[in-house]
Amino acid sequence: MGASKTENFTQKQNEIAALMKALGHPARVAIIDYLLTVDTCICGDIVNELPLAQPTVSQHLKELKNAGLIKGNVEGNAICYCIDEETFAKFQNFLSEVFGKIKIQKNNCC
Amino acid sequence: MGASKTENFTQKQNEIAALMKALGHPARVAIIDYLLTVDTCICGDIVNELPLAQPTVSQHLKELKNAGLIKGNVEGNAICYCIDEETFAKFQNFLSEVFGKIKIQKNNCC
DNA sequence: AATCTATATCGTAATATTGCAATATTAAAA
DNA sequence: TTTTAATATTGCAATATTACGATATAGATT
Repeated sequence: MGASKTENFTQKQNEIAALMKALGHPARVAIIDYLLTVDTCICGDIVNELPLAQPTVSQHLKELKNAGLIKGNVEGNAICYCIDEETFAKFQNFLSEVFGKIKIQKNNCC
Repeated sequence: MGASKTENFTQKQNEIAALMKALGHPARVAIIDYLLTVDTCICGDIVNELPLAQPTVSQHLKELKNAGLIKGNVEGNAICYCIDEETFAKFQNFLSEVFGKIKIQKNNCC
């Protein structure tokens, strides 16, 4: 079909999947990368940092925003993009649960 | 187009994106969840745990396997699926780098 | 007001993903 | 050796994603 059957999974599973999916494209990883390396918000500079056309970058930014991973506030005629630390914290919690379980499992496996 | 322009991003960005993408579907999150809760390998039991038809589950398992997140060894007429701890460790390293940077950035932002 | 700059939206083509029925495969069990 | 059980593969339909040119929008600058 092409559409995920989200209704049959837990909310948590869907939330994790949505965050992972949002980061499941190198351009979006690169955007997060860049926001982290500059160590502050970016106002009007992201398009030049990526090997993609402006509408494509805009689309990727929109997806990151929808997933809650970044925030964008209008700043004059540019837009200031930031990491949304709250969502990342949530993501990190999900992940530490998962990675925690892996350690416990160690050597219990074939 | 529909195809990602992977050649224009770093290997690391592509690797992270591939791992994220593999976990970017609730069914695949559920599979990993299940492998973790049973706390050992699963031999012939995964299909019944998911609200999806057998070929669909098989396909999702294949994707997790391609991403290196799980391993499958033939065990009689069933197949034993396990978490691939090595890949998860790599993934965890990538992520701790990212999350580490976020902490440093804190309060540097608009 | 006209222009520039940054970003978003629309429309659309190419490709990928999701899901499943039907069928194949493979090894154990009868 | 026929049957059963578990899993994979094929083929296909529905939908989603990716990318970008063209165009729109909105605020700053001249």
